[in-house]
Amino acid sequence: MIEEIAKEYMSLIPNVFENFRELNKDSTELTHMQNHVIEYLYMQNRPLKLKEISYGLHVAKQQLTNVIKELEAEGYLIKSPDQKDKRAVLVSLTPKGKEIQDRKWGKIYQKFSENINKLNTEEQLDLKYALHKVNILLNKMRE
Amino acid sequence: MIEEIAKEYMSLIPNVFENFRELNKDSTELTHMQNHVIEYLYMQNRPLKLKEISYGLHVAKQQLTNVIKELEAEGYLIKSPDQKDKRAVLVSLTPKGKEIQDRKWGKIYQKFSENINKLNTEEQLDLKYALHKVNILLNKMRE
DNA sequence: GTCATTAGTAAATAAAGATTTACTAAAAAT
DNA sequence: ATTTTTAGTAAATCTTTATTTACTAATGAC
Repeated sequence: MIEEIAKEYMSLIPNVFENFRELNKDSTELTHMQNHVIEYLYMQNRPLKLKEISYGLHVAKQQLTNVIKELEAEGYLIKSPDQKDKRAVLVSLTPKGKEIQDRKWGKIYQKFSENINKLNTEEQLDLKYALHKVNILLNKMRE
Repeated sequence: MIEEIAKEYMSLIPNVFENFRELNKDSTELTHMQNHVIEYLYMQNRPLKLKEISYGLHVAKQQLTNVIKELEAEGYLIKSPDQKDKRAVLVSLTPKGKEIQDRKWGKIYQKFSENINKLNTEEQLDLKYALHKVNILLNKMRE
């Protein structure tokens, strides 16, 4: 049983992944690493310490110092001191930083919405409930 | 209606994505680009022309020449002439190349299987059918 | 058959990413 | 109170990735 579920989950991955590769295709204004940082901040949706980014992205903190300095200089994010830990710095996206991600996710949204017309109404309804169920259960699994 | 489905789909992405980031965490033997190439060949599961990889990965073909030469030299893939187009070269994974991916996907599988115990039997069944449905419908949408 | 296009290669250069070592200052442990 | 850890910064170095230009040989269009 578990084996079957795991297999279904794994077939899901390439599908989602394909969409994601498109996402960063033509971002000329930022480097990959800058993109990753912004993406991560966007997904986590809260101010992060440099260390948390380092951990989440599997990138050395020394590397981030510069990346983040650049991003700050160009107005994509701001740093503010952490009140709880005076060694730490909290990084969060500015509207400009958020907007870049909004645009990218907008593209996924748009592409998806176009393709959904290949399904008939009944299938669309099925998809909606199936996706909803999957989301709920996957989130429960992560807790 | 379409809006609701798209939103559900988009909440799915970060979840799947998180797993994927782990995937390439500690691959010290290969560079990122080498990893991407092998990953792509593995997912497509057929011999690919250099140009197809270039297109699929959004990477200039000039870059791939070297990356692929390296990978070939180290035994991860082989090149063979395309019979239909004598300019082209078909690239495919060797067992050594496949194995590297098998190992990585094995980790996802394992991690997923562990977490699935957080769901009770009924939820597991629900997840199985929901995932199955989602896969079928998303594939239909891609056609 | 000629000419433009396409697949791949090659080499040089520039830019970005990764690693190492070392430092400061706050926090946590003893 | 002293020592050890931890968060972040800094600079040097090395590796990888990206870009530009140019070339060969097969293909496709005319």
